[in-house]
Amino acid sequence: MAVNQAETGDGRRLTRRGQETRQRIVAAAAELMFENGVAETTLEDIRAAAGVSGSQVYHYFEDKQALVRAVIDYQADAVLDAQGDHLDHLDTVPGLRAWRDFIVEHQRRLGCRGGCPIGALGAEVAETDAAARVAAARALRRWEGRIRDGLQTMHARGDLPAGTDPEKLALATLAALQGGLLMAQLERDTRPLEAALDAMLDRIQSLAATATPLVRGHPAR
Amino acid sequence: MAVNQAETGDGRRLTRRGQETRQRIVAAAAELMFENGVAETTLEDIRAAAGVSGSQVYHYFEDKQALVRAVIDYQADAVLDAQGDHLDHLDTVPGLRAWRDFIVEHQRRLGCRGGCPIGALGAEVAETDAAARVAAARALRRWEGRIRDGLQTMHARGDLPAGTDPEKLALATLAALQGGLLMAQLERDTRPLEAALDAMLDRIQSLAATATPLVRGHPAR
DNA sequence: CAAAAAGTGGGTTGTCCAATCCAGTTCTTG
DNA sequence: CAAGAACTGGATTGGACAACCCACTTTTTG
Repeated sequence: MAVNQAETGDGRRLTRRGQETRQRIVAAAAELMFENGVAETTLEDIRAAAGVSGSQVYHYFEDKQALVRAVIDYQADAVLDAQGDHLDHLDTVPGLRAWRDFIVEHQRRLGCRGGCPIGALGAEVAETDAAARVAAARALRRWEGRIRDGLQTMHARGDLPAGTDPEKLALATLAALQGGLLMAQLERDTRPLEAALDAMLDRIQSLAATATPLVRGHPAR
Repeated sequence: MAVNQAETGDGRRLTRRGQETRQRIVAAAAELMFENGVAETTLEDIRAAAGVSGSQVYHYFEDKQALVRAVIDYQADAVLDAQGDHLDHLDTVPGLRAWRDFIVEHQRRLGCRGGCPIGALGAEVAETDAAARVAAARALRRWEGRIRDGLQTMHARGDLPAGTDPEKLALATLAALQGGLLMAQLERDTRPLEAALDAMLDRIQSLAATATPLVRGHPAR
């Protein structure tokens, strides 16, 4: 509740217009920081891109760090949104493969630039701004939660062996994705991303092949 | 050859003393940039940490970007060095597990701070400095090459099924490692790193279990 | 509908830091 | 061992940018 109650940081409530302006600033900052990194993005760039002027940025944000934190929260929503329905269908191997294809295709369209909006941003500020690091970690946990939901459904359904730990597998899958995105960004090539996701999905598929079905057939006991 | 022929960038050769000074600057820069990131590390910090003064940094490096590139090359060597013998024994499952344990333990000792010296640095400058991005990509390829050597040995020995692609598997393993390191850095917890590496090694181990041995027994044909 | 709060636009300031300069010292080699 | 190149130390400069201020306008609310 009140998660998206837009405020200026000191708890003041904003009018509708103010919320829109604030949102425009965050969106502009998110895009610029994604393209050029935090350090290379000046508040003046953001001000111009958002179409607001002068002290506006400081009206809504304590300082640049506060804006960075807002951008991380914004990207957390944006990244999950962008994956749309795919995240609701990670409970079958074909669903997982479709998700993989979507991500790879998305990176290809971007020319492998920017990496992960959350991971890359988080890494840049991790050792400088503890609050931003925590915000990025929280964003990744939300993402991981969606993957975990799918794998846990498979597990509960008996599509994964009883001994498997869906939570650990979800964590590994997101890590593979993050590493694949990072390497794709550095090499400007989707191959590392494809290799990483394929290896994880092959692993999941081979686990699924050895599972004793619970739904049809008799439960393993 | 002449890979480590230390120069000041414009091709001038350095005396022994000059090489040492240059090396001290790079090492100091590497440490500071690992701890605080490139943007937060000033040339003055580096100068002081290296125990040299004034124009010294500019004597050896064209500008800050050139120093960053030298740091990436330095870290490429340092990271491979730090893994020592482990990289020579990635051709058996126990060897891979020992490597995994070493990396996890190393991160634990660091309190999960800093992430990967190559990956984190590369990500920070990827969209700003193409040469640095390429240097980081090259460093990762060297690393990946060492992993690939191990897996190719296993493959040639018949410990991996004929259908497997050791190169792709090596790429996936390094990606999982990179993503694990990134997430460990953000969460200040080795669990994501452990999950990522364990998943990849479990995958390799299960492939090994289904392989038709070539050395003993008759070759698959 | 008036008073107060919220929002706007632009100008200013002070700091930090990359990059340059130069005068002086220490190595190197013919 | 002398001449010149390599190296050192500190001081300076110029630009960029985060952060602040204030006069003015628009929106909200009692």
